[in-house]
Amino acid sequence: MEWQLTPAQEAEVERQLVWIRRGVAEIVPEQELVEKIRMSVATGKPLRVKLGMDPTAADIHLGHTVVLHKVRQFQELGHRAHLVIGNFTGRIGDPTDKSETRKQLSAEEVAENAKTYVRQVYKVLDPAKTEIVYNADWLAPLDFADVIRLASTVTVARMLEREDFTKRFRDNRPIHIHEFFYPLMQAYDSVHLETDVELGGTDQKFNLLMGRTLQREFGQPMQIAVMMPLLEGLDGVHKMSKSLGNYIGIDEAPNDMFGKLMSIPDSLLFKYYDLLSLREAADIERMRQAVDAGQMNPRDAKMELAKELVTRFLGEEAAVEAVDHWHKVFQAGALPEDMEEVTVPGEPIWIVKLLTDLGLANSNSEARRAIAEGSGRLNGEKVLDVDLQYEPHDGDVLQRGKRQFRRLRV
RNA sequence: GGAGGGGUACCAAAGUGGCCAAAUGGGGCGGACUGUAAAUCCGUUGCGGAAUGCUUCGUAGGUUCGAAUCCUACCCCCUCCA
Repeated sequence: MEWQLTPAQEAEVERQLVWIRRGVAEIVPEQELVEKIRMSVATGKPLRVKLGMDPTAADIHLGHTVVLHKVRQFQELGHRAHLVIGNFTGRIGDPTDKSETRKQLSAEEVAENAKTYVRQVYKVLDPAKTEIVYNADWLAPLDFADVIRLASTVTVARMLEREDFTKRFRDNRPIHIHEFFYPLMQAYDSVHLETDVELGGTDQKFNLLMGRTLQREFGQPMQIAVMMPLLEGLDGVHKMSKSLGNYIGIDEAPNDMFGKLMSIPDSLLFKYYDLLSLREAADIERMRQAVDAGQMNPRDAKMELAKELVTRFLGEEAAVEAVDHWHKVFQAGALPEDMEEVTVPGEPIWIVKLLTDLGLANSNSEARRAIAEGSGRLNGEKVLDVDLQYEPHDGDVLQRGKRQFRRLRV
């Protein structure tokens, strides 16, 4: 279908495309997106944009925000966003990128996680422009005949095209039937919401395309898949995820967020900039060149980024303090000012047990080892005596390694 | 339903009667060097106030002075056949 647009409308289409394309990894199929935008501009009808999130983990991290920011941009362009909370799908567990079956969550866990999600999502999305929906509302009422109908639209061979299924099948690892339903359910979300554009990470490609298949099956126009690159976590290798423990949560304490950002590998620095920073693209490019040319210490570029993100998520004041804290503690080697405080009895206690009790070690054996390795410190002094009986004084600082501190209160 | 292969620590993978709390690699933790980066090197990686102690090699029993290793039953995974 061709739309005759005025020059002003053509310009608007172009403006939107520039925004939408920024930072994306892939748009499938790109030409259809252009047509949809043209249609939207011509008719004044906003596109229906969908992002699904499974409340499998309770906290949103920077990895999630990449795609959330893209949703935000669509909102800013006047389109309509549906945030689908997968309170039904979450109970199945998306097998994407998992080497094995994911455990199924209870309804209570999912509900609890969803609540936290919504609150955190609003740090990125505009609450006024966000429509939050729960997929159990339409998935739960489906009866077995409906489910069979969904299942009959896809062949096993097609399902096995998905990379993780292929891999598991090849490696003789189990694939459960219910896992096949995950893509179908996600696709059905799009049918139900009559989605025009679905967002997701590149790892979601199969699921996003399944939405197209199913929409066609239901006689609807097919959605466009807009995929964002995956953000690697602190280890610099694996995608940021809670289960891998390499994530930066947007709800974290300012010092932690700042510190974690400072510790990302240099190789990731500009990817983080590209996907998370709101700076002008040209600005980032200039910095990249300065670092490459050796005119700028990567550390300083990293600090700029850390400052920007802490400011965005936790406020300017928090950011200023975090910078200050970082300088003192890590550059000057001082003790942090506000560390976790714990109240302990004033009687002598075995140092190993104290370390364990305060959560600085997982077991007495581990605490004992830590001390033997010379990573235990009391008020900055190395403690090497494993049998030390120590009488706590108010204000003493117990430390394990470079980063874990506890201030003792008697 | 039939035949065969397999289940070892966070992961991968050795070990097939004592020398095994279990090689090796990865990961984690800690240390050195730095910029809380990378690379590299070193230590450590079940519990235990530590003992010739306790628990751990899918689960439960059994044989044995002694079992991850042998036997029995069960559970689970995979392959081929139906």
